[in-house]
Amino acid sequence: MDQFIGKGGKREEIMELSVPLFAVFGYDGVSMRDVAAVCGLTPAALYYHFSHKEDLYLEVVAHAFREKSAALLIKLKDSDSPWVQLENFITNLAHLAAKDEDFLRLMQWVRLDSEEMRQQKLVTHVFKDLFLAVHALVAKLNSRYDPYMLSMSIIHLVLIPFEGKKIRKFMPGYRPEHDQPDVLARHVIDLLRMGLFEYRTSD
Amino acid sequence: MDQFIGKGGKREEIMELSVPLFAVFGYDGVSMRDVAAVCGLTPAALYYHFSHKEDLYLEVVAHAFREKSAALLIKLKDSDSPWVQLENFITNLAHLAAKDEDFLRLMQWVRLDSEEMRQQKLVTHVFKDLFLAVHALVAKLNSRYDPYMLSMSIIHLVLIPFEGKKIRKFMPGYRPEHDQPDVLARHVIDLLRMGLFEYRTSD
DNA sequence: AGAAACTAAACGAACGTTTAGTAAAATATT
DNA sequence: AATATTTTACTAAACGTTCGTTTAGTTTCT
Repeated sequence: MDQFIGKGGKREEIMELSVPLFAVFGYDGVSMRDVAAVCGLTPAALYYHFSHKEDLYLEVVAHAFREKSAALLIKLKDSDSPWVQLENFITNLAHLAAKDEDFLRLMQWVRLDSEEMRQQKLVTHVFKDLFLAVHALVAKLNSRYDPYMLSMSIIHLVLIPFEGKKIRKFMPGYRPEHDQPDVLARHVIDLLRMGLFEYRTSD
Repeated sequence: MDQFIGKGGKREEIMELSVPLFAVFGYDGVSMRDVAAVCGLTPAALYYHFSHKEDLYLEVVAHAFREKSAALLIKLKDSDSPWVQLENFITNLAHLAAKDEDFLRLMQWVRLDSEEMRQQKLVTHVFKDLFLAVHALVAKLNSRYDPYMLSMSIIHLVLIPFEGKKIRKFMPGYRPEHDQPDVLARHVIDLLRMGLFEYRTSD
């Protein structure tokens, strides 16, 4: 009865077990022996399921990203106003970033990938849908800004603080609450709504 | 007459030649044989100047960062108003990021470093001064936001788009002008000043 | 019996690093 | 001023380890 997930099931198991490895140590920092060890297998067994190390890595990253970005996209309902949609998206993204450190670190490794072909493949398959959704959203919100640059700014404002979590701890002025997704989401939303000057739109 | 720079001069030469290597391929992606090759030396010769690979790497990164962040800090004059200072800082930072790709990529590698001791050493020696300067600046500018979070947001808004330059090219809506430092600086300054809504403080 | 999912062992290549030796320059001694 | 000595800045070769990967054989399940 498992004829459809029998082979793929094992592949997925290997992929899920190696996500934390690649997330922490990167492609060059993880050996096939490392992957085999966390899977309870021999290195040679991996070559039954994947043809090369790069094959395994590509599928691991794509798998991790498909999962997460799909979860974000289904929450982008058209029912609310664009501004409420954006607020919700920022909050959701902040919670995802706070919860799933592996996802964030994999993104960083992809951004640093020195093999352009591999990088392009990963990026277009993985980020494009999410970026397009934000792009369409901000285009409805404000016509003064370039929607491309504004989308980038918003995504970065939310994600990067969590990427640099370990680093931020050493910086002067750090307080533990800066790691809470709701606190960061609030900060980003306020900054986007009002900018730096004290005009205050409400309250 | 070269008794003071005789040894250090050669060390610096090696360091400067290996910056592009470590920037592109990272610590694990560069071998001592690679470094030796670009320096026109034998691998063993490197161990005359540096005791370990990690020693070399640490000094390379610290050296590259000291140079760049010092150049940014001396431009932060107290003569102007805080807002003008911030505008200038954003523009300077954007130009630095656009010009020096190695600097940006080294920063990314540091953020991904899995060895906490090494990471902390690099971060505190390198980023702290710059961050402190921005922190003091935004604290004078606006009391509504947490100065720590606001400093982070500003630095990220400027630097990260250039970090992701290769990736952004594959995203829908990209135009070459998005890579121009003045265009990005203008975008960030406007976003910070006015936020998303159409209040317009001045034309 | 036959396909599926492995293991044990080994391949050559590349890795960080060490050892032993050398040519040249600086320093000290006569 | 000429010679001996030390220090500097390396090279050639190799050390043991780890790497990605392969081969040949074995267990497990249908």
